[in-house]
Amino acid sequence: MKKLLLIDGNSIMNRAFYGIMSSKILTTDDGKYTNALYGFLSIMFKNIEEVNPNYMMIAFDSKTGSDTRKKKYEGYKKNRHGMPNELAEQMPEIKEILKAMNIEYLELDNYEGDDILGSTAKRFASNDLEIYILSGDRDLFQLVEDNIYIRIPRTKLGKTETIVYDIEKVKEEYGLEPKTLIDLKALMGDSSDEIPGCPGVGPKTATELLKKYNTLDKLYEALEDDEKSKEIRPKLKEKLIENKELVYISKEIGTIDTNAEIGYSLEDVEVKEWNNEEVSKLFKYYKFNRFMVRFNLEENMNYSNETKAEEIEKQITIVNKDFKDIAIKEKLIYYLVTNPSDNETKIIKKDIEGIVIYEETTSLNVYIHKPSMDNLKEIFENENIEKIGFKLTEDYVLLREIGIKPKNLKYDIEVAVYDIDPTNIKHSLEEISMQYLNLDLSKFTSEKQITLFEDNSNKNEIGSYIYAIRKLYEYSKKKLEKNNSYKLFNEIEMPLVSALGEMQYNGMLCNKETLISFGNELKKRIDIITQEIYDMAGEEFNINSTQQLGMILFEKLKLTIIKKNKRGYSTDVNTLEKIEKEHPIISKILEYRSLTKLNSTYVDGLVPYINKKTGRIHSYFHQTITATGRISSTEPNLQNIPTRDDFGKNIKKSFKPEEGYIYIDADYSQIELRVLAHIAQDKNMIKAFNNDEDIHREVASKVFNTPFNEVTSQQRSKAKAVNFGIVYGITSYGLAKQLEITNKEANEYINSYLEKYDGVKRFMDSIVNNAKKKGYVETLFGRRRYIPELKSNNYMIREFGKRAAMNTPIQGTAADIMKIAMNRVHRELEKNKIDAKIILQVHDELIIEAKKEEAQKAKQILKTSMEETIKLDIPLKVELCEADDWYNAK
DNA sequence: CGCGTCACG
DNA sequence: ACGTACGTGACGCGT
Repeated sequence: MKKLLLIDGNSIMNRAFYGIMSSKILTTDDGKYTNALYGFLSIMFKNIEEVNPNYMMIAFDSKTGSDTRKKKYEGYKKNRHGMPNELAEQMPEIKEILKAMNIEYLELDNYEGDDILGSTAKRFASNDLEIYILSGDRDLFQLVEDNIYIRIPRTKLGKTETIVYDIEKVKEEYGLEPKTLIDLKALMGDSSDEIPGCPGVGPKTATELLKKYNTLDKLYEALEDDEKSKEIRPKLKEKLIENKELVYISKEIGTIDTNAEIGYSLEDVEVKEWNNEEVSKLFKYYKFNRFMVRFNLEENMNYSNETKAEEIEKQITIVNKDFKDIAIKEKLIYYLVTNPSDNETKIIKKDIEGIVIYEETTSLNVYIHKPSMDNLKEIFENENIEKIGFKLTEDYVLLREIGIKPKNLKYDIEVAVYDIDPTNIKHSLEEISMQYLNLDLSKFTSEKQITLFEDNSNKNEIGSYIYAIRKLYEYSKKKLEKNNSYKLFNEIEMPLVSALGEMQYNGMLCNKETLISFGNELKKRIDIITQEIYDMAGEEFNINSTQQLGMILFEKLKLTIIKKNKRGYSTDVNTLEKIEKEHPIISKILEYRSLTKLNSTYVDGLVPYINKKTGRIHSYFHQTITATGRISSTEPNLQNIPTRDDFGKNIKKSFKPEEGYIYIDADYSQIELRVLAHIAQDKNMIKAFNNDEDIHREVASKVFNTPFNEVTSQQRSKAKAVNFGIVYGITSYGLAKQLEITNKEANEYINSYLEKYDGVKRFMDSIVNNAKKKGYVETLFGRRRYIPELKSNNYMIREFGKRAAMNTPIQGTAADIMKIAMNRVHRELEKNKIDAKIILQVHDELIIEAKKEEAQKAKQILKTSMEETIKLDIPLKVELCEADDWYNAK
């Protein structure tokens, strides 16, 4: 059951103001009162905790709130003096705090807070929503019905507790139905609001009368009939009749208006994330330290770096001890001190100088140590010690290179911070410390290389880094838990750290001679073709310069200008292909482009990366770069080696396994569409995959209303483009461009698709709406991506946000699945002691290098690990291929 | 260092 | 009226 928590802002502020006033005066440094703010927040937090609402809204009285009622009865709240200044000045401030917390509040001209609460409650009341109204005002009891509750805070012995009123509780206390309380008040009046009621009638009499006659109307009806009203004392009867008008006016002004136009939907008041930075700023200013602690906001505190420097320096004790004297029990919070290595055969060109260890004691004891191999090996290979640090993949490779195989890499802060926000472009410890701890590490850093502990000159530098790691560990862990992302981090991401480290350490064997001889062939052909182009152009120019090329093609040769860009004429493949028939130079240029691309990126680009010692290419595999959860590869990028182009594919011939070994290439078939079918719960798509049908043909058959067996290859390839488009967050423009058809035609395809696959349509609509509400989307495994673009004022940016919202759960879930599979393959190969290792991942493809004799076992592990990663509503299918080189692995 | 181009999924 | 397909990385040019 969803829950809506409504708060009577003025009432709670009042209560907080007077409640805390007596005990303690709270002020800011510049003398502002904060007691009502503090009290309001205390009460609110307590109620949020107890109710755990999905939606929240705070109502405030407007300045003109009582005007409507004053018009009806001029005595209404006549003598009520406005709130004291000390309280009044806190009103705008509470609103500012609510804004920072992204909690909606509302003030409506000519309405009091009660009316907003009543109108909201009645408007959203349903069997699917429990509504809780928090107020100190018992007048609100008239709103109680099934699923509408009033929560009244009460201070008892310094502790606030909350009394919840439902229908039964109201009856128990008043002996009347909630609705009848309006009539009760009409009769007895209300001195605090100066509602007159009937003179001479108090609570007791009024209750008696209503118990007997049920409603005001029936009471007055009875008064006209002597028989029916014979039990009413004559004097009372007289007063009631005499004051009938006053009683009815009282009823009118005592009735909460439940028909105010509130102008927002339930979705608008969904509980959102706080803007922690803003909230921290405000809490710090108001000195709400208890809240800072309670919500772990210390890290966002904006106190000066100097304070931190002092704090850190005070805490650091540098202790030079041997490893054997350091008590490392379950946790190793550490960082490796490195300096650039001059050994160019190293996979990562850094040497370990020492290790800094944080020890949990009363002070910050930092142990700096130039360790021996034995020391490091003992600790890092100990399964029982959890390793906690920053950029552990790099540490893994560095240690692996000196003969240590790290175990139990438990917590990598870089990965944690990525899982909190994968679009965060800050990656260094310095940047992250600045962002999350407001700690400027550069203040501690000296220019010189770190020389360990001989003279303690790097004490503060070393101390500040490990301090930052310790603090970020704490902060990020809490944040992950709060986001429900800790499981993803702990069970998918952290095991992957060693798997990726191992991949980099293993590398891919690459035959330099094969590559260079292919390069020589390329260079020859490039020379020839360059000359041909010069001849046709009638002059020599830099073909690589799009500007010079543009001049030649469009000014000298006067070819048709198809497209322009910021810097002049567009000369990309699509554009050139359109004018290919106008001049023979075009096809030569296209050929030149593809040859030079191969040569510069894939021959000259790769050769320097072949390690002199291992003969392998040890790319980095980054776990913290992409917005969707995929991994990326650099130095060099092995994830974009040519495969589509028949000639370009030859590059892959240089990648061959070691003698006696073989490549096994495993490829997920249609993983993104399968993921889409599952998360969109689209019946037609699920059926197609369960029947193991050719999905593009299947879609073609539906989109073009053609029997499955009669689908033409053109229809199939169009459908394939539609499928791609759907995954990307389709637009008619994009599809039209891809297929070179009109926008209108593209639109027809799309509409036809979405009609047939209505589950997909529903998914796309709801994912965008959800993203707008929550500010983020999630994968099946809880990987979160914030999409602030959805709030942009710029149409283009907003539209991009929508497409990202549609694409990310699909691409991201597929990425998660692959990560789980990799962990499993890594684990199973090791567990079964199979001589095979993962050497490459290309998003939906995994390549292992296996001993020939063990290839069958390895194959089986690959297949089952990948296919049984997770049980979806459709099967995951993996295609396997064995080959002697990468070229043939398909 | 931004841009255009092109390689991959 | 707007002007886009999603996610990456490397190279070369030219400011």
